[in-house]
Amino acid sequence: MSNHEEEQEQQLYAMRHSLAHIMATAIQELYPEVKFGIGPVVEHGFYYDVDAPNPITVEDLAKIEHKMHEIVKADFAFERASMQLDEAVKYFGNKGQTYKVDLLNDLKKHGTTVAKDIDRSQLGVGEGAKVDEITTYTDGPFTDLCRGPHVESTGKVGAFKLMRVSGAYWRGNEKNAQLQRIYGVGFTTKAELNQHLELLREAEKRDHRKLGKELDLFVFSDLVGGGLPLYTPKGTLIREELNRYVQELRQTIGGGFQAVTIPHITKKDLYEKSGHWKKFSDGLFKIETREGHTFAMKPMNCPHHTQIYASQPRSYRDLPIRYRETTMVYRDEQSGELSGLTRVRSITQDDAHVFARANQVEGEIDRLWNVIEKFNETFGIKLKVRFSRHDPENMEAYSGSEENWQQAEAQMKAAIEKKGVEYTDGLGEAAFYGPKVDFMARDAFGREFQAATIQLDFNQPEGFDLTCTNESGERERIVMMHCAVMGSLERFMVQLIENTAGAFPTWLAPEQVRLAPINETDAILDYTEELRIEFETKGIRVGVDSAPESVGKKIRAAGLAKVPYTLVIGDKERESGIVSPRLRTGHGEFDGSLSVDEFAAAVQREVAQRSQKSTL
RNA sequence: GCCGGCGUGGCUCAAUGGUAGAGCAACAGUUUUGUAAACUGUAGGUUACGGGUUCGAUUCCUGUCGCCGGCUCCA
Repeated sequence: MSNHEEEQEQQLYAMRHSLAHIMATAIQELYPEVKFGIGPVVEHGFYYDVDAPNPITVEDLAKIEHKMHEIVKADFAFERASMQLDEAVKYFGNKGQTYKVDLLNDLKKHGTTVAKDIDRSQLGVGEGAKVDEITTYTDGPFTDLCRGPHVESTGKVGAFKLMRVSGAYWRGNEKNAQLQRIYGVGFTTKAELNQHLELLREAEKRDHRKLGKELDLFVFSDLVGGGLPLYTPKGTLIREELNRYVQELRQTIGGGFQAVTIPHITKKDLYEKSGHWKKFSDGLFKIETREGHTFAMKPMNCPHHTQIYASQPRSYRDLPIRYRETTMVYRDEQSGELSGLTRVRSITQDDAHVFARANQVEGEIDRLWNVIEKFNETFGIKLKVRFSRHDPENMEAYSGSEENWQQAEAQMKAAIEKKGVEYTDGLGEAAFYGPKVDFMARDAFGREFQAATIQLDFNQPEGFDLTCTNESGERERIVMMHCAVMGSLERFMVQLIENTAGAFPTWLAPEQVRLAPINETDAILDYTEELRIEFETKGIRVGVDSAPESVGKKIRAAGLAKVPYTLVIGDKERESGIVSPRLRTGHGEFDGSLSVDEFAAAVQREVAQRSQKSTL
């Protein structure tokens, strides 16, 4: 980033931060009883958490926005001041701002080390600063605890819009009071703001929930239940193609995996031993048997797979042993967390577990990583890498000793750095049994979620006593790696649908070629059927639109269904044996004719290459 | 689960304290079509579900379910 860009970035930050204050000012003017939480800058804008005696509604947003414009017009200067900590407690206490007092008391007690980054900026203290003094900023009638920076005055904040109001727990803890979080976006110019709003409208069109329904890929049923998607024939076809590709890559560049199959329920004993029962009991679907035993739907596959490994003595010569299984796991997610295919209760994992000796870990991670890389590259999908490690200050959340964690993370970090990619630090994002390399994706609206993952696990081998016999004839503890390339079929479908806007590459298109007979005469319909059979015989997924409609309408229908190729079939085609494929918008440039055989061969080639665009 | 919002034919949407209406889709008929929407007609709704207020509820109140935006959680 150039100096100039950096400056602009800082300026935008100051504008958004100032907007949060202006919004708070407006709210204070309109509803003097409101108590304020924190109001930081976020991607594209800002928010402020407020505790209002009467809930802020969508209608209030318009009023608040109006008031904000008045404040902008008044052009109050942002004035910085310092205050002793005790003085500040008294000052905000007198104003009834109990959340601010809460923050200040916390600061007094713990100093800066405990305050999270986001809190620190709200507290008006710098990193590593002394904590006996804080700063405040005042704009017109409103004074807030704040570190800054701000723009000079309220007139200099650019274009903004309040977006929505939602709930948020005070300090992110669900045991605390729930405040209302009011979100706004802010940009330097009106044009940039409009552009952002336009992007949001575009994102809506790519929303996988909408396209999934339009393209008839999956459905939900109130009778079946929330978070339990049902895949139609088309959706299922895509899932199977995707999985086939992943398994192909596991075979060719992943080192070779053996397929295994496990039941979907188990006695609770398995999870007591694995540690999952203790950690995730609330998230398990439990089953009482008629004989009074407790079973559970499997929420993950690793414990089952360990039992296949453990079923016989293993030699170091046989390691690594690699199992794969694409199968559903079931998690009792809280209803409010469900969201389309991004968060479901029946999750299809393209799961795999590698049982290996400690010195094989880096090589295995590298191979698994290659599979993930190659797979996503095929779709032009770029994922951000996150090194998800444990939080030493919260050891009760994890199994195993600090020492083992250090060791596992050192190994994983070495593997990541060998890859030479940029990665973010996921402190506290580890699984309870080990560190992970998570590959993060974003949905059409920019919301981030975990897709692919490689996990290093030294705890379950401990719990299940997994060993191999080494060169010296001793039993040696092994380690496990977990790896899902798509993460889950559901989450990959989200990426696939939203990245392509439903215009799937030919190898994944449920219908690859559509035949549009020009009329319903026997001669044309017979020839169309002849072609259909020919394509089908060649393994091409072909559909026929023989409705008594105009060609124009059939073309339109095929376009809306995002079929890669449409062939209009009339006398010309019947007599000459050539076709003039019409390519789906954006699929390619071809605009000519070729023989049926040549066309079929081209489609087959395109599928075999898993090409993103037409090879015509 | 929590806070806020929403729930009208398959889809997109309209209307109202007085027994719901359009377009697309579906179906039927006419047309026999040359690269993004031919014409006419028919059918389709216990207005998510249950309870209450009312002479009367789809509309107001309430409970349940579901969905949406966040929060919390995410093996």
